Amino acid sequence: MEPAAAEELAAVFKALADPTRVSIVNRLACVDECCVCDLTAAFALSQPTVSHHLRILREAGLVATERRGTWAYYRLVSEAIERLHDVFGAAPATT
Amino acid sequence: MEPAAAEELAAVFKALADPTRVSIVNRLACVDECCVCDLTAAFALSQPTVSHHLRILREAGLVATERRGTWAYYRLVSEAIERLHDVFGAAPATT
DNA sequence: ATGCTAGATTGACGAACGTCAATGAAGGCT
DNA sequence: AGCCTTCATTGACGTTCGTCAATCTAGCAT
Repeated sequence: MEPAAAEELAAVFKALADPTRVSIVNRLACVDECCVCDLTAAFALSQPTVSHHLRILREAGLVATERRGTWAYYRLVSEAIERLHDVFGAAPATT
Repeated sequence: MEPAAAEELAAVFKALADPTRVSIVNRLACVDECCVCDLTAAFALSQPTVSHHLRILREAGLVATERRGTWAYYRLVSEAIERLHDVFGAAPATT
């Protein structure tokens, strides 16, 4: 496995290495889309903290955002999830 | 998703949130088993650092160790890998 | 017993992380 | 214009992380 591939994978796992972010991803897998205020209400965390977690998930490519009026809607990037599914299911990478 | 489940998952991802540990896991997926000295030689890191990473993977349940004489052999815990495979492939957990 | 090799552990250091209070930016309402 | 709501950003804090040098433990060989 090439070092660059290991770093990319580790970056994605780092984005998932927090209970709040795991919960956000799981919630988005259920509701398909939701805005920041819903998450702020659900997690007993300050709004900046939730925004911070969403930024990390977004920069890892796990989540995408779209502004509609005042609200920002977040949604899972299913390709990224499928890629992770493959990582743990396919034959080990030999490069 | 229950908070405890999110924390357990996050703990596993945290164990994978480092390029060296991703490479170790990938290598173990290829060679099925190897000792610490092989990894120390392969990663240009000090032996204590490699030992530290292996401890983290072991405590996360991703890796198992077995001493045979002087050597300690590490191997993947395939059940843990399969569990991760399911996480990204199954329907979203609603509990 | 002595020495050597393979690993684990400890202690220390700088860097990165999670959190919040405060502030900023932008859209919708009256 | 003025205000309110939603979200992002900044700055600061304590904590955790990755790394190494130094040390310790344990098995093997002579």
